[in-house]
Amino acid sequence: MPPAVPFPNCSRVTEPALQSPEPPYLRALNPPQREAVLTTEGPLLVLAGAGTGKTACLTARLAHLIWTRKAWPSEILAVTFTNKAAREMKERVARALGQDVEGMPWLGTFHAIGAKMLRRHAELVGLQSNYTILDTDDQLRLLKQLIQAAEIDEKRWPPRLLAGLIDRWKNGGWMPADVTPGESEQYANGKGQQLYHAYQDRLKDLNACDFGDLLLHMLVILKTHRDVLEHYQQRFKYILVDEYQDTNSAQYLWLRLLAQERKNICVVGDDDQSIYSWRGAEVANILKFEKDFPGAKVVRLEQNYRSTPHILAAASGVIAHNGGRLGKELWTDADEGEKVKVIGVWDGPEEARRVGEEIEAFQSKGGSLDDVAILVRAQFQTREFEDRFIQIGLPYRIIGGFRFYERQEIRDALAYLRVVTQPADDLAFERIVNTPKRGLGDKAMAKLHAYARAENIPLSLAAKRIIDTDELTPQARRSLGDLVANFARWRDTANDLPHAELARIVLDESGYTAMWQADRSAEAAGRLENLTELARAMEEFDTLGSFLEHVSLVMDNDAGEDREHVTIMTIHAAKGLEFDTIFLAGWEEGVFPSQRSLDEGGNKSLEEERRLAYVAITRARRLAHIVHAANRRIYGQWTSSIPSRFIGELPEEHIDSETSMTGGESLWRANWSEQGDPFANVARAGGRGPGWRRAATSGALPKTGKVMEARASAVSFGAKPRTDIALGQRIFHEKFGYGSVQEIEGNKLEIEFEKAGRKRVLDSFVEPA
DNA sequence: GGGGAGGTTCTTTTT
DNA sequence: GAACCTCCCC
Repeated sequence: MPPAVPFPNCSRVTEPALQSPEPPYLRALNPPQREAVLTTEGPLLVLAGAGTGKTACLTARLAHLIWTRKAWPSEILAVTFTNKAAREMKERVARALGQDVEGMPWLGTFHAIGAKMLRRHAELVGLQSNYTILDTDDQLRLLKQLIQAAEIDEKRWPPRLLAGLIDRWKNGGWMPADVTPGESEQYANGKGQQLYHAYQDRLKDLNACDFGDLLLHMLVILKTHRDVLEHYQQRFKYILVDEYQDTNSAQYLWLRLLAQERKNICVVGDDDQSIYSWRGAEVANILKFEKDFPGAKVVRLEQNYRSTPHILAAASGVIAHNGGRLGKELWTDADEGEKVKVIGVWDGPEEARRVGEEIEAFQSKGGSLDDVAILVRAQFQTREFEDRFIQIGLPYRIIGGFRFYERQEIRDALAYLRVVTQPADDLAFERIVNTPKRGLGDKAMAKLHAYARAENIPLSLAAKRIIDTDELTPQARRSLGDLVANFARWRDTANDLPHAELARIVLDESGYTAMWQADRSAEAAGRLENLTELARAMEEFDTLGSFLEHVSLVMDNDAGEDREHVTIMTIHAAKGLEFDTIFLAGWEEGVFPSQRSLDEGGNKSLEEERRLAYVAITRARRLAHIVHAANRRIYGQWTSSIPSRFIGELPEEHIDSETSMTGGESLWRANWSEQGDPFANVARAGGRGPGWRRAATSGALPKTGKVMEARASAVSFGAKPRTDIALGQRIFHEKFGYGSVQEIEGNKLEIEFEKAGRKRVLDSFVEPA
């Protein structure tokens, strides 16, 4: 019988302390978990290994704070890494307390919380509280414009690069003025800082923020406005941070400011599961927590409730190769179970075939497909499985790819609504001005832009004025006039109509729906469905503004649970999840660990890849399979590869190896040993950079182990350097005619053509003359 | 202003 | 290999 509800906004408040010495949320906890819950005062670091009941513990802690009346729900700041985690936590706290937790306004992601705070203080950074949150797409288009305006060659200096840098700077908590010359140098010979500055100015004009700004603006406000800082310091009696190893510097600075006063900050995380450094996460944050918050207590959760001993031992064996860990020793009292299966196959298609067979066998023994997941390092690996599973009719679902709000039709629809609510939103206006086609192409837009710039007004206002001039061609003028009139009408009705209704009207009258109805491509029907779904989703929100924020910040495409299916996803996406049976595919050097990661980040990246391996293995409850293929087609080229070094790091006594190659393992091994110097071809094969040589010379590649004798080998026989082409040779190219080879770089040739001049071409396009 | 042909580039991804 | 982008031609 649950005790009386202690929820503060409930009228029948009883004295919880007298009720029961053992509230229900504590009952299922082990001693360290209990300690993590009961240590409410002062800084606390909870090191929670994979599968150690972290969420249960966090939930109990929240429940405890509320139950014992140490804080009202509105006085707790609880930050999670994803919206999904936030949602889950809300539900679980509600369940623990037996009541809805509407009263937890400050439970959410950093970004959602930042956005909420910023709405209140927007004017302090020159924004209005109804600012727009830009997605990556808008952001790139904006940067592109600025790059063009600065007359920078966008081929040499792609907008993506600048976006990445700005993102990094924002993650680090840097305003434009804080960008060091060295950093600024990273883009267009030192123009990085200047462009960052221009970008921020432009955002202000547009009354817009990118994701990074949600954190950065609030950080600036907290730093420069004592009263605001003190307000929040007072308000948040307790601070709770999940996945602390994934926080970036800006978030860290935030927390430090907010926790300064009361110091009741509890962070939970696992340094071994830090896999997001590429997007600004600083493992250092968790490693130095005890220094940052003197007197911090550390609690380790090490009892694993998820996996078998073999699986745990395999994962521990791999992660033990990393240095600088805080150190945890996971243990379990579960039954031994089966060893981890390491399976070698000939190539990618066979990998998919083999995994398919294993899954069918599992299914015929009564297993449910919902309990099976295939985890891959990179998205491209999912294709092979998709092809195969379609062929054999095995239900599957691929997680990842586009989220709902990233789809073209959703962005278009939202752009219409944005222009209705925010006429100054130039990015949205540009997006839809000629979608559907209205005969307003580059020429008309160039004139409109020029006009807007000259008058220093937003595009939609410029449009309204320019149609009274004779700047545009009559056709463009009429077309733009219609659009302007439409928007005026929609704005008029906006306040009188439910916004879902408004959305339907706008999409209809603009011709947008008709555009997809006329489209006979395969996706068109799905897009129309998505639009309907969008309007339906809007009905749940009070204001259009709150809906727009929801969409850009929170919404994900959890297409409702359908029938049983196998899940295919990246390891990153699998973090925090668990499955009875998992298949870890593509454990080959170059794929996993990813070649690019090694080339760019050296040993630091290798360790992150290893943490990824650790995360991958620990997703399994009962059965883990690790698969590696000897050959794989990468970027359309057949590439042969050796098993991942991580396979060599698995403790022998916890794995079963087998290879399905004809002639067995020995033949396979012999096959690769014959290659002689395995790196002889590597440099010329293209795409195999310094990482390979580093790996070979540093001895980082595995030398021992059953299948390890294969030795390093990365012969790319699809693009093997052509033996029939040499420097200085005369060749023929279909399009450019005759020429002579000046340089050979992998499969690219630099050729001095007799008629066409000097050009770089792919060797597959030329033949000896 | 739109369609077609070449050339280029391929991680991880939440907010 | 394939998606994406740009450029060029109609």
